[in-house]
Amino acid sequence: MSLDSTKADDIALVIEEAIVSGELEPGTVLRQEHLSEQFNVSRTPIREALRRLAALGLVSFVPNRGVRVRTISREELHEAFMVRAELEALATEVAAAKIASEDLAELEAAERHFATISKDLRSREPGEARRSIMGDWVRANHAFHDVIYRVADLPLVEQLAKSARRSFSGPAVWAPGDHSIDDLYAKNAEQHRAIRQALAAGSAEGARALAREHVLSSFHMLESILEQVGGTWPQPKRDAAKLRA
Amino acid sequence: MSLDSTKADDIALVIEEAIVSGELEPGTVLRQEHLSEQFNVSRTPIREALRRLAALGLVSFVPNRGVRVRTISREELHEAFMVRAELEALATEVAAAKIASEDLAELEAAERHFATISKDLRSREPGEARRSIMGDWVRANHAFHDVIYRVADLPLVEQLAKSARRSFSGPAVWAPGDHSIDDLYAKNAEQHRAIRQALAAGSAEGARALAREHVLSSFHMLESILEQVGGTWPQPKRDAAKLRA
DNA sequence: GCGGTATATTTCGGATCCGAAATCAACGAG
DNA sequence: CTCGTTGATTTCGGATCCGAAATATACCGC
Repeated sequence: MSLDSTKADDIALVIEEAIVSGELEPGTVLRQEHLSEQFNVSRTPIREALRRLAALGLVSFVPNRGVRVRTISREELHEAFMVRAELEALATEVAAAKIASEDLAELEAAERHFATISKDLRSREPGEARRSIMGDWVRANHAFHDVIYRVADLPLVEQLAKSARRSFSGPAVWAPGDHSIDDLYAKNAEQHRAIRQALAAGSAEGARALAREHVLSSFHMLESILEQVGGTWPQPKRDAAKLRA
Repeated sequence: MSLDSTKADDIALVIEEAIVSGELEPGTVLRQEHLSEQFNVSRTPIREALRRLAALGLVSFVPNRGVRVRTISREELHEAFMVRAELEALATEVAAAKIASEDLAELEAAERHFATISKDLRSREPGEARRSIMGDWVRANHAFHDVIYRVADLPLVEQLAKSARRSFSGPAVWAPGDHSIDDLYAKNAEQHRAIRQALAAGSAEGARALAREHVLSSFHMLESILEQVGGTWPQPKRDAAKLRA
């Protein structure tokens, strides 16, 4: 496909994107032959791509049976957020010592953009009207944090943290059925502001603590949403029988 | 090989072990055909194993050129230890709330075992006499921490932390040429004791802070060793030319 | 009808084969 | 002598093929 990359890599990225975007629901069985004709390649690069995804933990691999998109339990989700909280705290602490005025400007822009979308979001009625911009909201959120990662310049931390934030299927679940969590959207935006100001003040310890709390509060926000919707989340394991446990 | 596992998985584990043990030095080029005749299989499972290792970050993959055992820079090593420090701190904090008396007993046994080996180590002259028990020392150290992981019961944290501690080639580099870091061995053992006591006291915050400092001080210990030996560590990239940068 | 066995079908893991990219070697022009 | 070009060799990525494992279906005795 593109210059210098194998089909296996390209395909792995496409499938990965499909998984994290929620297009492929957790529990879905991935058949090698189906994928091979879908991408117009043989099964060889498909298998290599699936190996990669398995190593990344995005799919579970059962010898001689097949692969399934990983379902995530409440405990695993919690753990992923705890890990992200620690890593984000570390990155933010390190960023505090390195951040330049241009970075702060960029961070503020990202913060404003996120605040705007959050406001827009709260002004809409729950349902499809919200769901349609949920993707933008998630992206704007990530954009803010990505500035910090770039400044911190810790590739491993960034990689692991992003992997942790991929562990649940993004935008699909962030849109609840009523207004009950509107204030949490607002809170999120406020936290971004606080983090930026701590960075601007050069307070490494303060920025660190704020970043940690921010991620953990995001988890509680997500948790309350999922409790409401009620089990969008252990996922009934459709056709789990086909791949007997 | 063993019941229910593919050759690709088995081979990946063998190669992984060879890498983390230092048997395969960083920079080594891995040829598919060579490995295939070494394991008496075709290149297909070899490639899948290499994909897995690439996803885990143990080897670097360059399309159409080959794979090399990952060399790790000083910055990357530092980052790996920072990540481990955060994750270990988290696991230890969580463990503080869950730990039972049996666990404390086991932890104390692991601590004593480690202290014994450390003492033995310090009583020996640098060189082969030390190098021969360095593996035991590393294993005893890991054993102590593994008790904490088990108690914390955070599989993802455990997996990531262990992956981070694999990022440099274990026992091979921990043995310096003189007595200059003997006190650091002792310090390490003391820190284990402090962590255990904090856990026994039920102090989550204290245990957390101690665990973090412990890992970071291990890094400084390693750093001083490597500075001495002088460049055991960026690894001259032997036959780097063959795989031109 | 019901449970268990035998057979067919699906799907996977691994081996072999082939074209393409990259490296290496010989060569020749400046 | 150096540098770029061209052809041979190595090594890789991907396609195809085959045997084995697992699942689904058909059959048969009870």
